[in-house]
Amino acid sequence: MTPAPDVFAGLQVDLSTTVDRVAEELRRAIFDGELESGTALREVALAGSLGVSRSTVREALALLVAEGLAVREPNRGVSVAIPDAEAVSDLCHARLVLEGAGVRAWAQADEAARAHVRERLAAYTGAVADGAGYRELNARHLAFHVALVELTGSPRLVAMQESLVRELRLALAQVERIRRNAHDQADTHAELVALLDAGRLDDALTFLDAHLAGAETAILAALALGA
Amino acid sequence: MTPAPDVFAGLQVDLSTTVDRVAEELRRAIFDGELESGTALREVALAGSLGVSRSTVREALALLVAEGLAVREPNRGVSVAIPDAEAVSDLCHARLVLEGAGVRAWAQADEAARAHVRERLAAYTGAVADGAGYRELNARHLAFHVALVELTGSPRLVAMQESLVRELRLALAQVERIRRNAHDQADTHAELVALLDAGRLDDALTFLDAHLAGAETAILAALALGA
DNA sequence: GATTGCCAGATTGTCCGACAATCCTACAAC
DNA sequence: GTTGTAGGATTGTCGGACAATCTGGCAATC
Repeated sequence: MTPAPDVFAGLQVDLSTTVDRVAEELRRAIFDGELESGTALREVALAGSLGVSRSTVREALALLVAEGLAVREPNRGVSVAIPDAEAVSDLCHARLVLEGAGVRAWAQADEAARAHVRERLAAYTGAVADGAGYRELNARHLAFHVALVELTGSPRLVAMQESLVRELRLALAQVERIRRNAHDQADTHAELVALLDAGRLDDALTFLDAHLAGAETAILAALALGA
Repeated sequence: MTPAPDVFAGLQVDLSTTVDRVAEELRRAIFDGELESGTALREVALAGSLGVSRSTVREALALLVAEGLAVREPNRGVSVAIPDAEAVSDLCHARLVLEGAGVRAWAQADEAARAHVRERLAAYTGAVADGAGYRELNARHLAFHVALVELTGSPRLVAMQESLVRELRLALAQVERIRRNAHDQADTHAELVALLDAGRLDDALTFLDAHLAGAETAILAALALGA
């Protein structure tokens, strides 16, 4: 065995397959609002547009379906998922469970995880201060909430949260296709972290509960407007 | 539009595709221990054995990978996932979060959900009394724990729990391949439900915590023996 | 008029065959 | 002991093919 030199850290090569890149492009198009929810994703058309084979498109579509970003109706094809009120409500409910677990774990959490939460908060507030676009704000905002779940130290819980956030981004894309409200909630999140730093976990939990409930009603209202 | 007669309730037809059936067969083989963890799932070999095309096998394998039952190494193929100690620990940690949320929701839960928990418990204890095989006991046992998460009323949390349970079944299959310990924990679970019925939620939570911690150490010990 | 039967087009589900790129192993060469 | 090379095995991707199914329209029927 080679005596493992650490000199090669930081080196990496793109191992992504064509299927991955197709799936990533579809995700981007969905999140950017280019693909309205409900749009039928025809295999031959996509294969033609993207310059890849139908088999490749099919595998990519299977990925999206597994992620919940698209739904497959047997013998009828795949279409971009339509986030209804019930789905949004469920998403926020599930988020409260996962993020609540992260908040509860604040004290026992790894110091690196706590630092990461603060970093994500700073990145979010910084983006707000810089007047970033609503897409970047969304990304920073949701990244912060993922960092909360990372406090649990559980890869699987984090993966679940990322899945929830993906679906939420789909819903947000539909909302923002109508009206682009660059919601500035940076102060709210700073307050949450302040509560955590002060060790007031119970207050932080109720605060998070209220925050998510507010987000739910806001999204539902926006969705109702669009429908 | 036809005046929608409800006469056709209870009618259903199998819409499953070949890919679904292949995936289901692979799952069965994994859970039944026929496919040891780490086994390479070669596409051509599977296609030949199952009498289907390689494309179909590839799609089925993609499903298993998405479920976490198998892992894909780029350009190297798919193999049955190997549940290491870290994974088992994480699984139990994540389960505590989800099932804990269910227990916390006991009071506000739908009465049907509470009844379902009791049903699953009865099915489990009944299976124990009938001297059922260890596979059926596992299924009943884990079904009970899924019912706990159903108390939250959140389809997404339930889906996550089912995903965790699938991975756990994989780990259990490896353990039981070595020594078939038909663990009778029916009494423990009955006690948990008794605490819930008595409204002692905090006690139920600590009880669940201890139960899952015990399960974790038991599985880890069995895994260590096998390795 | 509402229902049914039928037909053509579009799309999916599945199969087959092919080929380059990559990986693995072994073995030769330095 | 490292490097180079050759061969076989496997994956990743492609293109074409075909039956089964869905969709919509239109004729036939009661």
